[in-house]
Amino acid sequence: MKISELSDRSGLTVQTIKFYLREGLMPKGAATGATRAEYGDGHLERLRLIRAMREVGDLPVFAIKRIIAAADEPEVGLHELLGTVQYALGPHVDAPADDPQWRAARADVDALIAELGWRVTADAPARDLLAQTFVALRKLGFPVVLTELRPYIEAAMSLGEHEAGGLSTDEPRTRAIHRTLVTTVLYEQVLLALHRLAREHESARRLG
Amino acid sequence: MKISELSDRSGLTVQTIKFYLREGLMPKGAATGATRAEYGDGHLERLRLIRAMREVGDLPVFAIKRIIAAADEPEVGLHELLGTVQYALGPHVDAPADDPQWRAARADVDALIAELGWRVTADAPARDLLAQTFVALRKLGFPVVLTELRPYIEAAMSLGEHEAGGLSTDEPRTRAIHRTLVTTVLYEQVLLALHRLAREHESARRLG
DNA sequence: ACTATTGGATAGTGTTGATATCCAAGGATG
DNA sequence: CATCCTTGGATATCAACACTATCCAATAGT
Repeated sequence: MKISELSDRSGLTVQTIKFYLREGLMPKGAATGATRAEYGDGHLERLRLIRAMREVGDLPVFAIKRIIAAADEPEVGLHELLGTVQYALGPHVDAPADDPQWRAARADVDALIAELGWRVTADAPARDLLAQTFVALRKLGFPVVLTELRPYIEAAMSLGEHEAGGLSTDEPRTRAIHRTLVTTVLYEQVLLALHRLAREHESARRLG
Repeated sequence: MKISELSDRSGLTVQTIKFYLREGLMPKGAATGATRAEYGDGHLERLRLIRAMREVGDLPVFAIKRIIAAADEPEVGLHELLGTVQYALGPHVDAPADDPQWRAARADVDALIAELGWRVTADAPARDLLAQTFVALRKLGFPVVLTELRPYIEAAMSLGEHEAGGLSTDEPRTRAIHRTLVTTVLYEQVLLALHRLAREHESARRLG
């Protein structure tokens, strides 16, 4: 199909598609002349994926590029892909290595993960994300205690198990890759939304 | 204290504090002369809150301003405050009212909330957030089925109950307000981080 | 032949969240 | 009391990000 058709079907402007091509988020169309190129269904699918990650997942273009590069790599396994995606999700918090509060929080996070017996790489950004919240919570006078954390841990474990279960089927590789990306990026938003809705509901029930 | 001291103690530059003052995130210090003003502990506390919402919650300055304005209002109740915070959290997705896919997804969301018996205002942004993910999931060929949603709903309900329980104590109003903000903004990140960690763990356990 | 579209390149826009600079006035210090 | 430092206040500038606009020459379609 022509780029204008790709634009119509994807809901993105031609300019934006050109921009994504320039940024290397997609391969160029097959040139059929100096001023013509042919795009296929793969391009459309790719644009849908990019759009979902941008608009729903709110990922920066650069992160999407890295994710797509990993997903296109034929040798990469699903677990490795998940790592790449989570790393791209960030946040890449600039950890002040000299701040004692930060070091303490980070140590607490590492200890917690060890205690739970979780197999998580040492440089997983989620460790920093959690440590960052611990620091902020403490600075605001809300010390982080395990009993307060427990419900979150249990919810996380339960969801983690459920999501990992969805991967064990033997679907085609492309599909499995898409499922990994979708689960990681989109279902995170689903959880976010449902959590907020449930919170409003409970608040209304008790205070409204 | 002087603004330079406030800067030292908050970890923000004088420039940034001035910027926040300009933006109306904080009242000005009490002027003790044409070129001097005195800041109190309230200012420091306020800056810590702003910093947590900006750096951990990744909220835009404008959203923080609205949240703080609501929190400063003496008449506003905790449930009302929660609504304001959630509204400020967004995302303010520009819903294309004419898109049939969108309408269908939004109807599904409304039906789900009704079926669950949740008391959630009709204009809660989380409804749109959820609908948005439904649209994206469907476009990518991952239809949203209730069985897939169930674990997320249960996790959300369980956390919602837990969090609402923390509000029923009779602490001082300022503290309760802070607790509402902190729970909403910071524990959301805690859940996010733990979810990612659990996901990586389960993935490692089965595929690693 | 003529109009519209394309690929490719380059430049510009709008938003956000700071930073930088400047100035005059007012303390603080020796 | 002279000199330097800091402050408030205003204005300007910057950097990142994700587009968006414009231009051009070469076609493709009619």
